[in-house]
Amino acid sequence: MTLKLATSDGRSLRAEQKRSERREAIVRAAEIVFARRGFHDASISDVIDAAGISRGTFYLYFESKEALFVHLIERFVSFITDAMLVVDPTQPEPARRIFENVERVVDMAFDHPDLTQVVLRENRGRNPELDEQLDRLYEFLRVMVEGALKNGAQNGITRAVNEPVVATALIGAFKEVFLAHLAGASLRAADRATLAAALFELSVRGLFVGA
Amino acid sequence: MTLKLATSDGRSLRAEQKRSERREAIVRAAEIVFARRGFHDASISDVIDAAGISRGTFYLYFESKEALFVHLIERFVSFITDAMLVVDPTQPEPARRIFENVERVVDMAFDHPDLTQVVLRENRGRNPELDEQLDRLYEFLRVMVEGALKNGAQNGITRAVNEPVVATALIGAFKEVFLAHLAGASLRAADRATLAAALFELSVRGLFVGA
Amino acid sequence: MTLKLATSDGRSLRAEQKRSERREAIVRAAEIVFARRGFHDASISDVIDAAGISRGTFYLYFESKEALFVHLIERFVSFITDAMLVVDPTQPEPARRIFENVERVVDMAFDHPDLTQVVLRENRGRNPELDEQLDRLYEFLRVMVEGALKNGAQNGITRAVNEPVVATALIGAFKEVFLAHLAGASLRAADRATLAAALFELSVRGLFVGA
Amino acid sequence: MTLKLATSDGRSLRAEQKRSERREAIVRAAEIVFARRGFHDASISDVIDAAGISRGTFYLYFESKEALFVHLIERFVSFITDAMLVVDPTQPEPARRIFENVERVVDMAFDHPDLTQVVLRENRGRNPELDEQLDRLYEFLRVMVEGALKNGAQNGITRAVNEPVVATALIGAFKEVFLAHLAGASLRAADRATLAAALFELSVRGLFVGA
DNA sequence: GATGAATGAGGATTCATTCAT
DNA sequence: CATGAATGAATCCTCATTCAT
Repeated sequence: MTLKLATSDGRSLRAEQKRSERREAIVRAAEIVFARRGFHDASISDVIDAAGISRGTFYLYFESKEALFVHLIERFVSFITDAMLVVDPTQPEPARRIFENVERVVDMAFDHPDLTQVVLRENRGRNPELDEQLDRLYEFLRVMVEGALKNGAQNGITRAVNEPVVATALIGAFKEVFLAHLAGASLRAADRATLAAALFELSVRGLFVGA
Repeated sequence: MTLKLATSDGRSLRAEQKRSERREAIVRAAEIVFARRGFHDASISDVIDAAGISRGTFYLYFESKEALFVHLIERFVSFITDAMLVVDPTQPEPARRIFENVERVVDMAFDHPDLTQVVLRENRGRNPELDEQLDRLYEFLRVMVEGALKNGAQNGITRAVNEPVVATALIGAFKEVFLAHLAGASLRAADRATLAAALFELSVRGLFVGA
Repeated sequence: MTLKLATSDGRSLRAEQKRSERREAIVRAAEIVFARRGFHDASISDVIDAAGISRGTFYLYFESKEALFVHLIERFVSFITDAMLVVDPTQPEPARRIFENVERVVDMAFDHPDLTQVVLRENRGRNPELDEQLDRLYEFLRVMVEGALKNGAQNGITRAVNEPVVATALIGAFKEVFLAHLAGASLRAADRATLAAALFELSVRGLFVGA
Repeated sequence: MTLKLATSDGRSLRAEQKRSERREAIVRAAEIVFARRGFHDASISDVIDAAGISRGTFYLYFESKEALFVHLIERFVSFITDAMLVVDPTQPEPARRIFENVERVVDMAFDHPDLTQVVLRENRGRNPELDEQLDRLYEFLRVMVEGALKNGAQNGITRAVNEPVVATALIGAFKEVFLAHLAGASLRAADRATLAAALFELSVRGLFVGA
C-alpha cells in the first residue's frame, strides 16, 4: 500500500500537471472566445472548439459554463489585487505612488485584454450564481478603493468625499475607459500612458481650473 | 352623441389614444421586466404576462423584441437630452450650472429607475442591430460630454484634458453609480442629493486636497 | 311591410351588385397574390392589402382562406368547361376539332394565367377540405378526357387505350407545360401556337416515326 | 475483444455505421411522414415522433427541415438516374429499350412510393432554397428527356418535335400518373405493367388510329 | 480519463380568425 | 356593412448538460 501510494503520488503528480495544463488551455480559449462573442452569446461548442477538446472533457474540468466564468473572475481578481498596492502615507510622494497604481491597473488591462474585457463587460441580471460572483468582485474593488480614499483623507492627502459613491464612480470610470479601448471603437488606438495620465488627472485633479 | 357624430376623427382619435395607451403599457411593463431580469434573459412571455396582453398583440405594437429595446433606448436618449443642457459660459456661476446639470441627470435616473437600469445595464455583443443602437447611444453621450469639456476649456472654466478619455471616464462614473444605486446593493439607500454632490465633487474638484 | 319589401328589393339590388363587385375584386386580388407567392405562402394580409379592404371585410365575403381557394377552383372549372367542347364524331375532320379543343384550353391558360397557375400549382396534402376540392377538379377533368377517349375509340378516331391512365397522363402533360410557361423558367417565352401544336402532336401522334 | 483492441477503427467504424443507420431511420420516417402530410404541413415534431428520436437529435443529422428535403430530392435523383438509361440507337430494337426505360422508371416509383410522392408532390413557391433544388431536379429531368428526343430524332427513331415542350409534357404525364397512383384515388389499384404499358403507348404511339 | 451522441426545455415569431365598435 | 385590434396555437431551432462506451 505504501508502494501504491508512492506510485500513485508519482502518477498523480504528472497527472495533476497535465490536468492543470489542460485546464489552463480551456481558460485561455475561453478568454478569447468570450472576449470575441461575449459570455452569453458564446456557446460551450465555441469554447471546446477553440480549446481542441471534446464536449464531455469540458465538464471534467469545469462544472458548468458559469463555473468557468467564476474562474475567470477569480483570475481577474488575482491580477488586479497584484496591481493595486496600498499606498503607504508615510512614504514620500504619495501622488506618485497613486499614479503608479493607476499605471499598474492600466498595465493589467493591456496585458490581459481578453480577460479584462470579458469580466468588465458582464453585468448582473442573467444568473443568480453569477450575479453573486460579480457582486463580490465589485464589492472587493469598492472596498479597496474606499480604503484608499479613507486612508488618503486621514493622512491629509485626499479630500474628504462620500467614499462609497466616489469609489463606485472611480471604478466605473476605469471600467468604461478600458471597455472603450478593448471592445469599443472610440479609444481603440489609445496607449497605456495616455489612458493612465487621463484617468489619473481626472481622478486627482478634477476638471476645474482653479480647483 | 352629437360629438361622436360630428367628426369621424372622434373614432380614430379615441382609437389612436387607446393604441398609444396600450403601447405605453407594454413599454412600462417591459421596463419593469427587463430591469428585473435583464433584456436578454427576459422573454417575450414575461413581457406580455406583465402587460396583460396576448402573444400576438405584442407584435402588433412592436416588430420584435429588439425593436422594443430600441424604443427604450430612444426613450432614454430623449430623457437624457432634456436633462443635459448646454452651459452658456457667458452666464455667471458656470459651476452652479454644471451642478444643476448633474442634478438633472441624477433626477432622470431617479425618475425613470427601471428604464435607466435597463439601458445602462445592457452591453454590446449579443445582437448586431442592438449593438449599433448602443454604440449610437454612447457615441451621443460622449459627443455631448466632449463638447462640454472643449467648451469649458475654451472659456477657461475647465482644465485642458484628453477629452475622449475623460468623457468616457465620466460616462462610466455616472453609469456605475446609477447602476449601483438601482440594481446593486451598495448604493441602494443613497438619495439624489448625495449622489449628485459626490459625482459633482469628483468630476470638477478631483480628489487631491491642494489640487 | 310590402313597401318595406319593395324598398328592400331596390336596396338589395344595388347592395347585391356592390357586394358582387367587391367579391370580384377580392378574387382578382387573390389570383394575383396567390400566383406570385403561392396559396399557402400568401397570407390573408397579402390578399386584403392587394384588394384594398380590411381584415374583417374579407370574412364577410369568404368564410375562410380555403373557401376563397375553392372559389378559384370553381372559377377555373367554369373556364375549362367552356374550353373543352365535346367533339361530335359525326362531324367531319375530327382531328381538327380536337386540335381546336387543345387550342381553346391553351387559350384559357394564356387568358387567365394567374388563375391557371394558382389552381394547377396546388397539390393535395395540406388541408382535407381543400384536398377534396382538388380531387373533384381532377376527377372532373379526368372524366371529361376519359369520355373523349372512349368516344374517340368507339367512333374509330382514336386507338383503344387504358383510359384512366392515359387521361391522367394527358392532364399531367398539359398541366406541366402550362406551369413551365406560367411559373417556371423553361417555357416562359413560348407562345400559344407553339404549345398547342406540340401538345397536340404528342397527344395524337406520339413520338414514333412510323407509328 | 482482441478485435476491439486491434483497431481504434473498430470503434469509429461501428459509430459511423450506427450514425448512418440512424440517419437512414430519420430519412425513412421523413418519407412516410411527408408522404402522408406533405412536406410543409408536416412538422419536425411529426418526423421525430415517427423516427423515435428527440428534437435535438434531428438537428444532429440534418441542419434544417429544408436540408432534409434536399436530401430526399438527391435520393430521388439518384434513383431516377439509375432508372433512365441512355438508349443506344445502334442497338437493335430501340422501341424495346425505350419501353424498358419506362418500366424501370415505373419500377422506381413503385419501389419508393413515399419518396416519389414526396418529391413529385412538392411545388415551387415556399422556400427559395428549396425552389432552387426543385428547379434543378426538373431541369435535370428535362435535359435527360430532351436529350433522348434529340437522339431519337437524329437516329430516325422518333419524329422531330418541339423538344422542350414535349419533354416537359412527358415529365408531367409520368408525374401525374404516379401521383394519381400513389397519392390520389383514381389509379390506386393500378399495377406496374399497366402503367408502364399505357405511358409507353401514349408517349410513342399517340392516340390516333392511323397515326 | 476522454469522448461525442442524445436530450428536451425554452424562445421568438406568424397568421387565420373573431368580435366589439 | 365595414373595420382592425386582439387572440393564441403552432413552428423551427439552440444549447447546456448527461452518460454509455
